[in-house]
Amino acid sequence: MEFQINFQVNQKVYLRNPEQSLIGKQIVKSAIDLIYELGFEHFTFRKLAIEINTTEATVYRYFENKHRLLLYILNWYWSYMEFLVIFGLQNIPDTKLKLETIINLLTQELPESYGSIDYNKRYLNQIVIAESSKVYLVKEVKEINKDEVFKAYKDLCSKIAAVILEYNPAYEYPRSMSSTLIETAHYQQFFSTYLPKLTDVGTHGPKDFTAKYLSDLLFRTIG
Amino acid sequence: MEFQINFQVNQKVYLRNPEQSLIGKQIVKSAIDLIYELGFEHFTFRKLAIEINTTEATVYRYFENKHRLLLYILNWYWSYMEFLVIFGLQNIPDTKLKLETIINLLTQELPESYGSIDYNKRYLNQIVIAESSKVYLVKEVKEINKDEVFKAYKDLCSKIAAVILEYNPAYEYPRSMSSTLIETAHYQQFFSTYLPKLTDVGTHGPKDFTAKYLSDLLFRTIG
DNA sequence: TTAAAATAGTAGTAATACTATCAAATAAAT
DNA sequence: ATTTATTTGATAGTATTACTACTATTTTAA
Repeated sequence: MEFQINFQVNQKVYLRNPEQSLIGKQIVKSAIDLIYELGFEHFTFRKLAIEINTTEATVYRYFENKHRLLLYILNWYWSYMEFLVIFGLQNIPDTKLKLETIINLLTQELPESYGSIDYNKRYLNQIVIAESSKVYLVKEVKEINKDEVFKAYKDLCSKIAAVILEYNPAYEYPRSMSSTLIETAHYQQFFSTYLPKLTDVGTHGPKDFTAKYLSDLLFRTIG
Repeated sequence: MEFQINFQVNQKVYLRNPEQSLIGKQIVKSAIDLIYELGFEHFTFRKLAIEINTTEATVYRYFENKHRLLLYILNWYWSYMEFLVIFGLQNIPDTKLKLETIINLLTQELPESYGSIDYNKRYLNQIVIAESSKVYLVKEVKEINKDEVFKAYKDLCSKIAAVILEYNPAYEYPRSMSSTLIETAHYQQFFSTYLPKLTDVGTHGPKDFTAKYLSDLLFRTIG
């Protein structure tokens, strides 16, 4: 059985649904390649348009600006991650094993196994690590949050929080712990690569460092 | 006794030391006001120049670009925070109390008490929360790290890690825990204000929420 | 089959992120 | 006190970015 996964991204994120045309799909796919390659600050709609042999105006018809395009990519990722979590926890009876599975999903590269995906998974992963906080760390956060563009992130956070509560119903900070796991997964991976002195990767070695650290942190905290 | 605190910021961060002239001091002071007001993305050297009645060229003589100026502000903050930590732990014999003091310093607004400071502390605090990750989450991180511009952050991290080890010499992730405390202090404060569903501020109330969460997290983890 | 709509391409504008030049003001050195 | 060096100010200019307006073409729907 072969299948393609698609996620419904909140309509407010885009002007025109990129899933519904070839050029729309090319925009998202090439945006992931270019943001990875250049970094979000140096990424522009002009460079993207040149890359896919179209014009800036066409890109602007799909996304209001590059911030919304990044938001689209991350919405897609958050939805995909929630799917991977739900899928990955199927038939796991042990709650501890569930949480370990979640940590692995958050810290490892996106798996090949479930459903074919058009985007470069390694690049998408690096974008999530290095660029995701830029979608909410903006002056306009209050305004754009009204469009519910962070719902996918909140849903993922809730899903993980529910498993934490399942493991320890008395734990008082399941949501904060959940967002901490997600965010810490990102920057401990980033730090261990680029600013290793901010981590203990030196004494533990790079192999699954972030997963080990988070696992230790989580289970010591929730018991 | 009145005293002014000044920190030696790494020379590579600036082209001309802003501490050594009136206009340099105005640049940094007004930059803090403007970055707070506009957000880093909308902050420009032109707007800053207009604000302090000078020209763009003059600002560029002090800082290569706005990223370096933000780096300068954060270097100053990291040094100040390390000073506050060292100062604040003076004569505290109990290691647990030391760590609680550190968490309070990381999560509360900068205190008025020690030394007069020319910068708006509330603004500086908000900049640290919302903008600090933008100095390292850039494509050029490897290059700029060679200039040791993150040394102040690493020093602060080491200092806190040392106290963690003092509390529990067997704990295996003191540096990662230290950077997690610093970073989590930022975005749990940010989330609890703008995206509260990613936290448990709803059930615990806003009063010292982040400090309580971090304290619980830290002491459950390190014992 | 004709009108409406969606799509693509061309060409602009205003702002940003700088750089270069040169004169005036200020400070430092002799 | 006078020369010299440094800093600042004023002006202008360039390349790029972020975005808009307009026109032409294709597709869809009445």
